[in-house]
Amino acid sequence: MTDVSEYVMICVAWPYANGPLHLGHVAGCYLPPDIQARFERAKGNRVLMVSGSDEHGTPITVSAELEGVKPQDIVDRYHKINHQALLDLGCSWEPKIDPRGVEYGGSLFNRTSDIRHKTIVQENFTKLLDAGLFERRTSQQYYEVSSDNKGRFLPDRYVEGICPTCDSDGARGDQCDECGATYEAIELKSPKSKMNPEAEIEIRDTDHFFYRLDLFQDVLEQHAESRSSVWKSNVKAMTKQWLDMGLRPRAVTRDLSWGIPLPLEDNEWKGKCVYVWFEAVQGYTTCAQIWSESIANKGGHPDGKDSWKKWWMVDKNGNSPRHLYFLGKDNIPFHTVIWPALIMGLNHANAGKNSSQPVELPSVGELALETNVPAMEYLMLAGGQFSKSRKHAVWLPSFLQRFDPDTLRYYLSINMPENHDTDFNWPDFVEKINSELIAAYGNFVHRILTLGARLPNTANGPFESLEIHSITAKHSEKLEKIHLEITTSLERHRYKEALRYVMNAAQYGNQIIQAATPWKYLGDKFDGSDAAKESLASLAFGWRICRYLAVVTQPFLPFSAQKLWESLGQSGQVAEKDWYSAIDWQADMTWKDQNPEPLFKRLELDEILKQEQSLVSKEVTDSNPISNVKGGKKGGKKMNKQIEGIQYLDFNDFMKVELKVGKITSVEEHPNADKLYVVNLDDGDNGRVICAGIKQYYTAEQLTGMQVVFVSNLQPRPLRGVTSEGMMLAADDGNGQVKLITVDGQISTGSTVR
RNA sequence: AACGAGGUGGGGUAGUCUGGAUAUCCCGUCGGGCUCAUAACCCGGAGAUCGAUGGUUCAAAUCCAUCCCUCGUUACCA
Repeated sequence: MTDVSEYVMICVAWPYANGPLHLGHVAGCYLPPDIQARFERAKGNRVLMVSGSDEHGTPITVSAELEGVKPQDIVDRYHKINHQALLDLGCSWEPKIDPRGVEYGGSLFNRTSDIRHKTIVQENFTKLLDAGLFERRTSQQYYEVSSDNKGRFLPDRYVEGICPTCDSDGARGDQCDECGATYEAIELKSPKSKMNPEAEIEIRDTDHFFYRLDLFQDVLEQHAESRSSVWKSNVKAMTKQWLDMGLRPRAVTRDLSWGIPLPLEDNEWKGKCVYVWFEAVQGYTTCAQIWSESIANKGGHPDGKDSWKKWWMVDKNGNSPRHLYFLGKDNIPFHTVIWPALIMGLNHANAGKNSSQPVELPSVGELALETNVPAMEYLMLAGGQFSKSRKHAVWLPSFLQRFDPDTLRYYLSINMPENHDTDFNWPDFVEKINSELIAAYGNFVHRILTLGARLPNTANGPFESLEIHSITAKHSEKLEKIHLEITTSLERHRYKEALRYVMNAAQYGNQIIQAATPWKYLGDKFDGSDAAKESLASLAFGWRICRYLAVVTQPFLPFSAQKLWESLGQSGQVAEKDWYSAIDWQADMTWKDQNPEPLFKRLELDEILKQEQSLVSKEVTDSNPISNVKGGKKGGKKMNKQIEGIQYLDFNDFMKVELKVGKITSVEEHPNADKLYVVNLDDGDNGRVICAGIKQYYTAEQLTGMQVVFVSNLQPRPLRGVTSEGMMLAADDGNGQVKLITVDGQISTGSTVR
C-alpha cells in the first residue's frame, strides 16, 4: 500500500432515462470510469464514484406522451434497465461501501427524482438567488392555449410556422431550413404547435432566472489555464472556444411540467421548473451527500453525514481531492465551464458574498473543482455486412445476454475512442477477442494451468519446489518494467495503451514458456539434469506471471481475473488485492487441484452474424431504439405504432386529394441536397417539377420513363432551393425498402386516379 | 450545406499536443520452429517517399499555410 491514500472522486455522466444504453455510451463514459475506479482502489486510494439516471426534462414527457404512459413509468423502467446493465457489465456500483471499509469510500448510482436530490437542488437555488447570482429577465414565448386549462409554453423546437425572411412554410422555432435565416421565435408567421397543430397559439410573457455566468469569465480562464498541462487537447480546445466567445447569463428555469419546481411561493412561479442542465450536474454533489447520509453514516464513517466533504472540500492544507469526470465529448464545456461556475457560485454564496464581490477559485473548506476530464470521442456503430444502408445500434442489455461481459470490456478498452472516433463492428470484435484476448492471454494462462496439472502435486501446489529465483530474475525485472508502464498509462488515462502493455506481459509469458520447453521434462521425462530444473523453474515462474496478470487485468476484466485468481488457488477477491502485489515475487504459491478450464470461449463469427441479423431486424420492429443521448432525436420509424388509436380522415377531406398518373421524362441531381432528385414529370399538361427523396433507392436511369402516381394539387413548396410541385407516391416498409407506386399497364399521362 | 473527426505498408491502427535519428501493434502474407496449449504459441522476411503542395528548421508523420479526399452528426425525403 502506498502510505498516503488520496481521496479520489469519480464522477460519471448521468445517463438520460428515456432509453437503454448502447455500446457507444459504454465506451464513452461508463467503462473508463470503472477501470479507473478499480485501479485507484487497488492502489489504495479512497474512491467515491457517483452517477445516476437523469430523469427530468421535456424529452421524457414527450416519450411518455407517445407511449401513453406517465413520465414516472418511463424513468422507472429505464433506470432499472440501465442500472442492471451496468452491474452486469461489471461496473462497480455495488457494493455501495468499499469492502476495505467505509472510510475508503464506495459508490452510488442514484437518480435525479430522488427527493433528497430535489431538496438540495432547491436549497442551492435559493442560496444562489440570495447571493444575487441570478438575474431575472422577461422574454416572450409561444403558449399553446387549451380549453381545459391545460395550456403550456412551447419550447422553440416544438413550434413551426412560416419563415419571416423567405416566406417558406415549415420553418422551425428559431431557424429556417429553407433560407438558413435565424430569428427570434416570435417573429415566425402563423406559428403552430408541432405536437398539436390544431391548437391555438399565442405569445405570452414569461419570466425566468438567468445564472450570471459572465461574472465567472476571469476566474474560469484562470482555472482552464491551471489545468492546461493535464487536460487533453480536445478538452482544452472546446473550453477555450467557449471562453473566447465570452460567457453570458444562462437560463436556469423553464416553463416545464416534469422537473424540480422552483422553491418560491409566489403564484407567478407556478408551472416553472429548474432547467434540467442546472439540476442534473448538481447530481455529482447531491449524490455524494446522499451517499454520505444514507450509506456512510449508517456504515459507521467517522465523519458521519459530513463524510462527503472528504471527497469534495479543499482540506485545511489547501489540498484538493482529485476529481475525475467521465463524459462524452459533447458534454465537455458543461463540465469545464458551466459546472465549475456553479461550484464557485455556491462557494461564493456559502461565504456570504454577493454579486458585487469578485468570485474566486476555491480555497480551504470550499468545494473543489475538477482535476481532469478525460472525455472520450465517439464509438461509431458501423453497419458492416448486415446493414450498410441504415445504421443500427447495439444495445448493452441485449449484448450482455449473449456475451461474456469481459469480452466487451476488452474490445471496448483496446478500441477505446480516446483520441478519435472508432468503429464497432462484429468481424473486428471477433478477431480481437479470438486472436488477442484468447490466443495471447487466455491461452497462456491455460497453458500454465494444464502443464501444472501434469506435474506431481505437493502441499502448496506443483510449482513451489521448482522455483529458482536466480534463473527467473531477469523475467521479474522485465515484468516490473511492464508493470510500471501499465501504471503510468492508467495514471494518464490512456486505457488503450495500458491494456496493450498488459497483453505484452502475457506475450512475454508465452515467450518464456516457448524458450523453456517444459513439456520435454514432464513426468517420466524428468531426468534431474540442470536443463530440466531450469526449464521447470521457468514453468513455475509462469504461475507468478498468471498471478501478476490476474492483478493487472482486474480493472479491465474483473470477471476473468477473479476466475483466474481462484484457479491459481488464491483466496479472496482479486479486486481487493494491492496493485503492487502483482510484482511481489515472494507471494506464497498456492494451487487449486482441478481440471483447468479455459477462461474464455472462442467466438464464431458466422454464428454471431446470423444471430445479429435477427437481432437487428427484431429491434427495429419491436423495440424502442430511442437514442438516450441528451438532446438526441428519436428515429422516425417507431413513431408509427406509438400513435395512440387511429386518426380518422374525413371522407370529404380525402376527396380533396387529386391523384394523377404521370410519366418521368428526365431526372436531375438536386444542386443542394444529398437525398433529393429533381424529377421532370409529364403530367399530361404542361409538365411539372417534383423534388423526390428517393435518391438512395433509385438511379436516374431506373426512374426515367416510369409511370407513377402523384398528388397534383399539393401546395408547391421550395425544397432547398428548387420548388416542388407535387408528390410522387411510394411504399416504404420502414426497413429501408422504398418502391414507387406505378400503374398496371399503359395509360395516358394525366389520367385521374380514383 | 453547416458543424465535427480523420487520411500512416493489403485491411485495421499507435505515435502528432511536448519535432530528433531502425515509424508501433493486431490481422493478412511468405519462410522457419514447436507440438504443452482453445486451428492455439515462438522466431524471421517482404511490404509505407506517414493524403497533396509549399513553408519554418541542422532535423517534420509531428509545427504553419493552402488544397484534395473520406467518414460522422444535422438538414432536405411534400
